[in-house]
Amino acid sequence: MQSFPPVDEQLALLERGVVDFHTRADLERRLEQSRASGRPLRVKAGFDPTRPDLHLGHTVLLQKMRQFQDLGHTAIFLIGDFTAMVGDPTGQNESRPRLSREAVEASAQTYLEQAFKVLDRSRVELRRNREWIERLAMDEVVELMAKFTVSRMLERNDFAERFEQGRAIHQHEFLYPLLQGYDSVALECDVELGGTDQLFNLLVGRDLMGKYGKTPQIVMTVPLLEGTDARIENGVVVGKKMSKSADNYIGVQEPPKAMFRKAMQIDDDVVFRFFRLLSRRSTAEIETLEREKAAGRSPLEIKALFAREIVERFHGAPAGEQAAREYELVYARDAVPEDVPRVEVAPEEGIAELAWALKQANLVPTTSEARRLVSQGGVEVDGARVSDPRMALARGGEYLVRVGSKNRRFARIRVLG
RNA sequence: GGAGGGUUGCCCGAGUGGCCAAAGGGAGCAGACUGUAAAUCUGCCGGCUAUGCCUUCGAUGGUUCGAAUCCAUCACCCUCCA
Repeated sequence: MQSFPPVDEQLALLERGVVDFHTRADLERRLEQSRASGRPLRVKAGFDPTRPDLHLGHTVLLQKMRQFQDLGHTAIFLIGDFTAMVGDPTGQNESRPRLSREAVEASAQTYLEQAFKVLDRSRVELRRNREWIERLAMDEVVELMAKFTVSRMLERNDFAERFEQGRAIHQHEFLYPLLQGYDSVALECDVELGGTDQLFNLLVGRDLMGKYGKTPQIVMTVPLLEGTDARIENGVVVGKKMSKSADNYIGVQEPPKAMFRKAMQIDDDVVFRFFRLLSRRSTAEIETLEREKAAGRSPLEIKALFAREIVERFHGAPAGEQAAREYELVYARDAVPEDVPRVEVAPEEGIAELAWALKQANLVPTTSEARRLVSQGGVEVDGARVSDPRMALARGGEYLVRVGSKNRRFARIRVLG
C-alpha cells in the first residue's frame, strides 16, 4: 500500500498559487481518504493540442500537476483530441477554427515531448477523449445535453457577452463545456486543474459528475502567468499574459543562454511570482529569499537562482551551470563569452563594410538595422566602440564584434580575400 | 435580400491628388545613468555595401505629368434594416 505525506503538508503545497478552489474542504477530505486507503488521487488536466510551442506560462499548470505527482498521486494528461476539433471559444471572440485529425495528432506529440520536461513520466496516465466521446450514441448525447440548461450556459462570461451584443454563438460551442465535463465523468477523476479562464468548464465537469452519480471532482485553477515584462504597481503584479505574440515569453525549447538571460530580465520583485508559480523550492524557502532581498541581498543573485533552476529543468544541470557562468562573464564582467562563433564573409567586390558584414554574419536581420546600431554606438569591434557603419574591414582580416546590449551577440568575423 | 461604413508600417491610428517612406501614440532597439531589470533623458525605428536607388498604404486594373488619396472590379470585416 502506498503511503502519503500528512494531509496538512500536502495541502500547504497544493494550494500554493491556486486561484479558484472548489473546495478546499473537499480536497482535505479526499486527501484523508486517500491516505487512509493508500489510493492515489486521480488528477486531471486537459490540453488542447493546438499550440505546440510551450512557454513558461503553460508550465504553471504542469508544475501544479507535478506537485501532485511528487506527493504520490496520479496525473491524468488528457489530450482533447476530439474537443480540439470542436473548438472552444474561451478567451477568443469568435469560435476557433476546427482542426483536422492529422494536425491534432502531430501537435499532441510535440506537446507531450515538451510537457514531459516538467511532468514525471512514470506517474502519468495518458488519455485521449476521442476514446469515449466518439463512442457516445445519439441518445447518450441527448441525455448529456439534457443535464444542463441554456441559461446556465449563458452564465459563462464570453457567452453572456456575445449574447448581449448580438454576436454569433454557434450551437456546437455549447457542446464544448459539456464534452469536457463528460471527460471527468468518464475518467472518474478526483481533481481537475486548469487555468483561471477554464473555471466555467471545470465546474461543469464537477456538476455533471454529480448528475451522473459520481463523486464530484475538486476544481482548482492556476493563474495565467504574466510575461517577463510584467511590473509591480501598488504591490500587485501587472502586465500582459506571457505569450509569443507579445514577445514576453520564455519558451521551454529555447537555448539555455537565452532562457537564462530572459529570466534575469524579469523585474526584481516580479521574480517572486515566478518563483511561487514555477519553482520547486518550498514556500518557506521562497519566503526566506524575499526576506533576504528586503534585508539587502542582491536581487541579481536571487534572480540567478530562479534562472538557473529553470534552465536546469529544461536542459539539465550542466547547462544551467554553464548558462550561469556565461551570463556572469558577459553581462556582469562585460567580457567575451567562451564560445564565440566564427563566421566567414566573402565580399563580392569592393570593400567589406562593417554594416554589410554584420548582416552577412547574421548578427542583425537587415543591413539598415546594422547601420542604425553602429551609428548609435551599439557595436564594438575588437573591444572598441565604433560609430561608422561604413568602416572597412580588411580582406583576410579577422575581427571580434559585439552587437547589442540587452541581448548581446558575438562573432569573430573573418573576411575572405 | 436591402442600405451604409471600413481595410494604412509590429500594434493602435492620422492622412481625400504633388511638400508622403507616410503625423501621433504604444511596443521595440541604441546611447547616457545603473545592479540586469525598472524609472528618467536623448536618439532611432521599410529595404538595399546607400548622399542615391528600390518596394510599401486589402488585391487587380484604370484615370493623371504625378495616386495611400480619384474611378472600376474582386476579397474580407463591421453597422443598421428585412
